Amino acid sequence: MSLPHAILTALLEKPSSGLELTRRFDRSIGYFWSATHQQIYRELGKLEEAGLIRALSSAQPARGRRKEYEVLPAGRAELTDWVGRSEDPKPVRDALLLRLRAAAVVGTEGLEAELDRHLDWHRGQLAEYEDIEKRHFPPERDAPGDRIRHVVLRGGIELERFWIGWLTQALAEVGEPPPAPRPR
Amino acid sequence: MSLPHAILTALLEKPSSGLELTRRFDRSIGYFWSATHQQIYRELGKLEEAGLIRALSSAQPARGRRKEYEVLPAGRAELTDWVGRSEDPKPVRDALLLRLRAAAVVGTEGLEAELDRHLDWHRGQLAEYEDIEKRHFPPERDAPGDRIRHVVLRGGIELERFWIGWLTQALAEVGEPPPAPRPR
DNA sequence: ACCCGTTGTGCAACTAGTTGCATAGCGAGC
DNA sequence: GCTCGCTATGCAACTAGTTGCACAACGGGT
Repeated sequence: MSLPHAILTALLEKPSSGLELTRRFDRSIGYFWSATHQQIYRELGKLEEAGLIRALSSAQPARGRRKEYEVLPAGRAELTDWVGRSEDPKPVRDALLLRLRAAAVVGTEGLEAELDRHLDWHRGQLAEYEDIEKRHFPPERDAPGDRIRHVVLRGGIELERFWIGWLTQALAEVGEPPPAPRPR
Repeated sequence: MSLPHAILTALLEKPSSGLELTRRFDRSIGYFWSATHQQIYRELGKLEEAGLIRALSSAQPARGRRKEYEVLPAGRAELTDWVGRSEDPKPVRDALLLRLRAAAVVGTEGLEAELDRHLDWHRGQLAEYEDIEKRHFPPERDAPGDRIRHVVLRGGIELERFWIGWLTQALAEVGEPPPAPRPR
């Protein structure tokens, strides 16, 4: 149940249309909570119906017509409330760790390429985050809200570093031939 | 599409009934790919129908009767194939990072407790993994398949360490009062 | 003989996310 | 003034995962 809150957050930062939101999800918010345009349009409809946001200006709502939304006080209240709510951590589901576990049973054939691919991807992602950090958070300049945003970004950065480190270890095990059998 | 492969892996390690699988998912495999008993029973049905696994022995299949499954050659082949297949990394969805981002906009009220709770949980998980490591992977004793399994476990361990480190940082930002306004 | 808790399997209905496609409006090029 | 491509919104059908509950078998205990 986080998508509506992701959208409220994005809309508070800047009122937007569905497509704009989609694009912003592809960059910033989507790094931590991705969503397709479909999900976003549907959720915008629900949020509007629930009275948490409203469409701005443009009189005739028509199909191909751009619609901007802004957050209503009720929406802000809901988001504020949600921030303090407690929610159990969702169970982990990581396909790559699972795959490696399967490889422990049926052999690692073909796995190296996949690990390489992921390593590349995470390196790319890390570079992107570090770039954002350089541009948005130069040293010693964080305003109150920015300090929090900076922590979030550091989370992303450290997560990518974790993956890079782990994938490197995993590749060492997978790439390497099995150890010579010990004399018995 | 990883659940069937998780089940195949588990069944290759040891033929089991649905409930047994459920319990094993709660311990080992489920650390990386969790599943409820519902999902498991449904998937077992599909896998059997697809001819990848089969029920052992017990003649009359009846409702409240225990059914053990084992993997057929086709199932092993499918799993072997899957290990080498490439799959795009699934988009990240992390509620906690999102929540902190929302807090940057509407304030961090009530968030500290939640971060504490998560910190506790991750510390517990880390302790559990470290315990497993001690019991299952004593130094210098890894058989071929075990080396891979050990890498997977180390992934879990390092991931928990990442969260613990990050949550500690986040708590420092959230707990601390906002910095005194600089003189202007 | 019967009840009762535990073990084990399963259906049904729901929520969230994905994929593929339809369709309206809008401006530029010819 | 018509067509084409881009922007923008949206429906419908599907897949995966969750939740709540039903019900059969089995092994005591009384």
